Order: sequence, then structure tokens, then C-alpha cells
Amino acid sequence: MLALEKTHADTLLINHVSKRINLSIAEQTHFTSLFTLRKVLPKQYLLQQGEICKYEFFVIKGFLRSFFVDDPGNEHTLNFAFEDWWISDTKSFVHLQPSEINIIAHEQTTVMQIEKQALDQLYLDFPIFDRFWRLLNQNFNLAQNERVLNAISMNGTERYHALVAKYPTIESRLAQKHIASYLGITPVFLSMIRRSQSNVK
Amino acid sequence: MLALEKTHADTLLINHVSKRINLSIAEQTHFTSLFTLRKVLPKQYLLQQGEICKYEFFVIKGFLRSFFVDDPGNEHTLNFAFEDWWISDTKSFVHLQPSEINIIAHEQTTVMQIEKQALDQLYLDFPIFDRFWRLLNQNFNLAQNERVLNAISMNGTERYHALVAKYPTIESRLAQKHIASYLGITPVFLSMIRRSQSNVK
DNA sequence: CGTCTATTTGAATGTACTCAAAAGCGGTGG
DNA sequence: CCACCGCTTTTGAGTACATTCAAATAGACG
Repeated sequence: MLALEKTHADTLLINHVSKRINLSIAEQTHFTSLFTLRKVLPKQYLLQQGEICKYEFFVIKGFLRSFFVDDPGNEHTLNFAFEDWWISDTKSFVHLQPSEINIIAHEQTTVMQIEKQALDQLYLDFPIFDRFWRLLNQNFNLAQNERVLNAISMNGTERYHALVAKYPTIESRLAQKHIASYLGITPVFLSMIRRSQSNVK
Repeated sequence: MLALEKTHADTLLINHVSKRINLSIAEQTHFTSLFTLRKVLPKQYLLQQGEICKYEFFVIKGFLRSFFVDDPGNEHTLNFAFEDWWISDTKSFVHLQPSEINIIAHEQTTVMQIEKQALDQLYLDFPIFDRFWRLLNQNFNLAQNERVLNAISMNGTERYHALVAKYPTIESRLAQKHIASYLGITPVFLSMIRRSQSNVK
């Protein structure tokens, strides 16, 4: 039943939020009431280039990826999102402008989504959620800082090893060409990195 | 007089904050009372590798830069901060752990600094500042997202042109080798980029 | 003026990409 | 169940991008 699934998703969402802030039962109920359950199949899009990103997504189950397509048609992976992560196009969501990126499912995926208007009102009604998203943004900053540092201080081989060290499961969930597009290298070059790695052993 | 300078800095800080949230006079007074004025000369450090970053800095006047030094001794510029910008080592500040980065002044610089304990208490006393820092973090995210995208989708030449297009004054305030270290290229290569650019014209 | 550091220049090298072809792998239909 | 199709990965050769090293020039500062 869908109602049962929504209840389960509510629980996961509350568990996630409760890691950072304490909520009353009333706050919890109101908060989850603002989210809609949504299911997508592999290769389906949650957002397509040109659309305005109307939601922030919280992944209940599955695996999502956001990417940019440049003029020559090459994909560049901005982020991926496992269970218990958030994903969105912040720029489009915040400024209500057409998105330059796509968000796609790589597995059968269940998300909870919230609209901008509902979220803005939530901040006004319960300022504790300003705090929650401050902490969420802060953590995202820390991750992004590290990625920038890796990008400017490491070569492709080092970035690849740092990625698999940080996310050991990523190679089983994401095709090599998408990992390459996250690292900022070509699939061909990633293949060479992996070959020379196994030769060393 | 220092008291006069502090009053002036208070005004600039309040103007900055008021772009994003509305504050009562009482909130303004309390807020600025938590900040200390601090002046540094060119080449002086506000934070050194190994120290815990005790403050967040708001630049009143001057120019700061944060950078990481890797094992071979190469500098990698993480961020710079003009007037009306914030700078800190978020990772060290948030988790009270030794910093891996340095923050240095490139000009005679005046900052307003706030300690973590004071900031944490401020969030509790006036949740409106949760909102302010949520918005601040959000904007920082947007900038970082763009930098990540540039890093994975552009070559050095393109990144250089994107940087000067975004910050036209940067070349007059920052040495070429520091710009190179921000872009993730060597000073030698940046010199070549600039030469070939002027040849084309 | 002299010293120190930054920038430029050139040559050689290494890193990563493009193009093209072959091999591998998964799904689909007969 | 297997043959075929489409897509991903691998491999190799040639090329472009970016670095290292070293030396020369230019700038900044006392």
C-alpha cells in the first residue's frame, strides 16, 4: 500500500532530521505532511535541463545522479545521492530559474519531495528548520570544499583512489563512465588507471 | 580611534546582514557586540596550519586568502575574500579540530571576528541567525557548485578566462602564482595562457 | 644600487584526451 | 535457449594539454 510506504518514508525522514535537531511530535507531523512520496524507475528523470527545479529530494531508497551536459554533448556529473541523502538543483530551486542540469535515477528509486513554497513557509512557521538546513548546507559545504581541494591539488589517478576510498560501494552502483564524469576525466583514461592499478598488485 | 572604527565596522556588518534578514535594533546591538575588530598587515596570518580555527571572519577592508600546503610544499588556494565577504576554515571551526589550511592577508586588512561559542549561543538566543547562516551557506554552495563544475568540465585556459570574467579586479589584487594555485594550474602554465591570449589580439 | 621574489621563456617530459577498433556484457526477441 | 543488438569497457596509436626543470628577465622593496 502506498499509505504504508509513505508512513515508512516519514519515519526515515524524521530519523534523518533528528540526527541534527530535536523535534516535537507536532513538528514531526507537520514536517512530514509537506513531503510527497515519489517513485521512479531506472533511467527516469526527476529533473531535466530547461525545467525549473520545483523540489528538493530526499532519497528513501535507490540511487540518483545529477549531471550537466556541455555544448559538445559530454556529461559532467555534479553529484550523486544514496539513501539518506538530499539532492536538488539548488540554483534553479532557489532562484526559480531554468535548470542547466538533469537528475536521473540509476536504480528503482523512492524519494520524498518538498516544494519551494512549502519549504519557505516551513521556515517561517518553525524556525528550527532554518537551523536544520543551515546544518545541512554546512555539511554539504564541507564535502564540496574537499572536492574542490582534490580537484585543484590531485591528478586523475589520485582523485579516483580518493573517491573509492571515501565511497567503497560506488563502483558497484555507478557505471565507470559516470564515475569518470564525476572525477573530471574520460572513461578511456579511467580504464587505463584501473588497468595500471591491477598490474601493480 | 579604535572605538570609532568598531562603530563603522558594526555598520558595515549590519548592512551586510540586513541584505538577507530584518533585524530589530536590539538584535543588531547584540549581534555586533559579539564581534571583535582585528587588523592585520600584509603577509600576516589569521590562521595557521595546525591551529584550531577559533573564528569566522568578516572582511571590513582589505583582502584575505586561504590555502592548503601539500606534502611537496605546493600551495593550493581554496578561497579568497574581498570586502563584505566571509572567510574561515569551516571544517576546523565546526569540529574544533586542527586546521589543514592557512588564512593570510595580502593587503592591510580589517576584519570582524566571532568565536564559535558566541555564535552557537547566538543561534540559540536569536534563531533568526540560523536563517542568516542558512542563506549564507546556501550562497556559498552555489559558488562552490560552479567551481566544481568548472573544475571537471573546463581546461586551464577556460577556467582562467571564467575567473577573470567573474572577478575582473582579481588580477590587480592577487599575484599570478596565487591565481594559478586557485585555478589548479602552475604559475608557468598561467604565464603561457596569458601570453597566447595577448598574441591573439 | 643590490637583493629577493615573481614572471617569462624554452626544452623535455608526463599526463590526459581523441579517434578508432576490438572485446565484453546485458537485454530482447525469435 | 541462444543469437543478435546496443552500449560500455578495453586497447592502441597519435596528439594536445599541462608540468618540471633551468635559465633569463622583470619588478618590488629596503
